[in-house]
Amino acid sequence: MAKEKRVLLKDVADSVGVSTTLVSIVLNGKAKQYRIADEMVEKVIKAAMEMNYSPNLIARNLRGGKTQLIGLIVTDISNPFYSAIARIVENRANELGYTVVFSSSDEDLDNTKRLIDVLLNKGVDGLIVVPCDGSEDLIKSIHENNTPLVLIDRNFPETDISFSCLNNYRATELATRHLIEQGYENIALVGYKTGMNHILDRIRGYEETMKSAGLSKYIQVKKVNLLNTKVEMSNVLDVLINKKKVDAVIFLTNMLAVTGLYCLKDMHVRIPEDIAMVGFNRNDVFNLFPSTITHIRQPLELIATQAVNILVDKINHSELEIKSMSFSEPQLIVGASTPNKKDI
Amino acid sequence: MAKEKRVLLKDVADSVGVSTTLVSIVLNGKAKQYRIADEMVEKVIKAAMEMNYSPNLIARNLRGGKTQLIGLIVTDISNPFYSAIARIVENRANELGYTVVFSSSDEDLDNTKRLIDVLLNKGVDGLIVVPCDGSEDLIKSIHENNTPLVLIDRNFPETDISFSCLNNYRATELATRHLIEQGYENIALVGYKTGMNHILDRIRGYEETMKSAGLSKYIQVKKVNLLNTKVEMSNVLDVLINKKKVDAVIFLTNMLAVTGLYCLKDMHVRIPEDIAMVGFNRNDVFNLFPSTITHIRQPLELIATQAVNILVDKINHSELEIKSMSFSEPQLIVGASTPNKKDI
DNA sequence: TTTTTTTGCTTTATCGTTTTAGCTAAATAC
DNA sequence: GTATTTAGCTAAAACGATAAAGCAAAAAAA
Repeated sequence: MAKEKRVLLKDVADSVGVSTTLVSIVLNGKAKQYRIADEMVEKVIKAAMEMNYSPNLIARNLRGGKTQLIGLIVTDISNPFYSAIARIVENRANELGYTVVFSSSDEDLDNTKRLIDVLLNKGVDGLIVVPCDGSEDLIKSIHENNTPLVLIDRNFPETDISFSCLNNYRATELATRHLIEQGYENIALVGYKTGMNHILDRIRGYEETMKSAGLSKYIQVKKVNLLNTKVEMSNVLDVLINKKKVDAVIFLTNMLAVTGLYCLKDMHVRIPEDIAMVGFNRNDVFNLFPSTITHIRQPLELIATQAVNILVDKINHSELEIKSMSFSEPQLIVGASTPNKKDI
Repeated sequence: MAKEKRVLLKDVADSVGVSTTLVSIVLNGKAKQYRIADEMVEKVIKAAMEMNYSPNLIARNLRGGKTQLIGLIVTDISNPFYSAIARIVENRANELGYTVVFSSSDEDLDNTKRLIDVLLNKGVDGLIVVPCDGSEDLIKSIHENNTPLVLIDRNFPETDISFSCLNNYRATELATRHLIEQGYENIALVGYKTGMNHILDRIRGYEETMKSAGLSKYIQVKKVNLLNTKVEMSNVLDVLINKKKVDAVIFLTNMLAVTGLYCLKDMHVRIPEDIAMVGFNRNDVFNLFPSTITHIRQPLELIATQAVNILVDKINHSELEIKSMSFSEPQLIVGASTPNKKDI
């Protein structure tokens, strides 16, 4: 099977009997600007269509310096949260004529550095990055190098790097307020150890809402380790439930909520009879569990679409150094895990 | 912050005071072949390192070289099964010096066609594809065009296109035999409508195992539609349980199993008291449900790694037209959803 | 000493586009 | 009737690398 030769600009040009330049001009819609005769434009377009010509992007990109490639660095593409984002990024990018290259950093700084290097080397036109703990300087240096860059899910508020993420403060504010309104008071929070802003904001949202409701004395923020999550979670929950006698728990991520559910099940703690809970992000688990789980929903569609929009805008106007900030509003999905306390 | 200009071959050449050709030769490890002096080789390499040179892949590719880019087309990257595969593909590809570009076909032929076109246009060195229903001719034409290509998860047995997938026949054979050994007889199967080989093989595995156990009369294959799954699933399960009085159900995909669980929960059908079930692939849900679910585990790591290995081999030896077939063996994970029938 | 071979490098062409500058013939102005 | 403008197109350069062919100087052979 011989490799079918691709139809080149030259082939179209030869078939019409004109120069490649003319064909290029016509197909790029610059006929008017170069005052090409109307009949000629028609002839060329017809020939190109008939021969099924499509430009070699590599050649085009070599000339123009653009690849129409977007690099997406998440912490782990196999994490459903990030694969959902990836899908939306892909869709929006395709709409805008881009293709997505992805990589997983595993929350590791060195990996992130290496991956960014590789992607820039491949000539991506811009990057969408979920930055990991400690990557602020690295990300800043990339940004200062004028590489179009947008952070997603997490951000560095002290820098002028554009981002698209959840209004994290509002998320836990919503969750905490809901619990308080349902009559809970001894409400604890389970997060994980990190200096990243998205988690800190969520913690602030909880703390400040508790304070302003006069529940300061109940504020309890527990942080589990991301590695040994299951064991640590068991210990934390044991303390919260058996020693601190908490009413309700808010889990700061989907993974923490799911792990929490596993542990509670093992501990034979019933939801909501023994404890109320609020999770983060949707998960099949939340609906299958004996009682559906109240949770914070992130508008992924909006977050991811905005990230691409901002990035492509940056790519097309690299001369402007604008910081775009997109905070998407969270939604509280009320399930059976947070009934009014007097109904239990 | 001015954009740092990329270091070009010419820059390195100028700094050493030689031609670009020489630098290219040296950096491509062809110094011996072109009998370049050893000291010169050293000087050039040192300069390239110091200047942090890395070749422009677009230019290299245009010249006929390679992009070190692999295209991955799955049906939906946000499907956890495929995002898990994507992650492993990414890891293995990175190990071999490749970067992955991904796209989702949504099980649609036209999308697949378009995506393949786009990816080839971007100059990917090869493709890993989850083919959709009806894509055989398209895929064959790509293959015959000498584009390195490997199918994953599904395959076309009648063609000489390489693939890496599960031994699907064995999967349902395992599941069916397990149920029979546990004392079940009236065992039904729920799949979905498709002409794709992986599902047909799974159906065959079930049917033939039932036959050889003398249970032909119980063979029941139900097919739900992929679009209106939930409603159809409810109807199908209603018929199977209330009319056909089945003992056990095997669900042919993860999605079907999860949907099945939702429906059974809504119908207040208990597992395993009212019906036994076997699912496909791991899912958080399987462990959180009141009783853990027996399921077929696919060795994703192996399947995905093999796909990359085969592809890269093809890329490096495009002159050889070898059909590589990798069937990975399924594993049966026994949970509480299939107890011995006399123990219920 | 002269010719041949080998060494070590460079020049030039090429990949398929886009862009810049330029060229010819017709139309208009003077 | 000559000069200038305009319309309609083309030739050539460029993007950054690689591959083929070529060429001078040094070394070896005659």
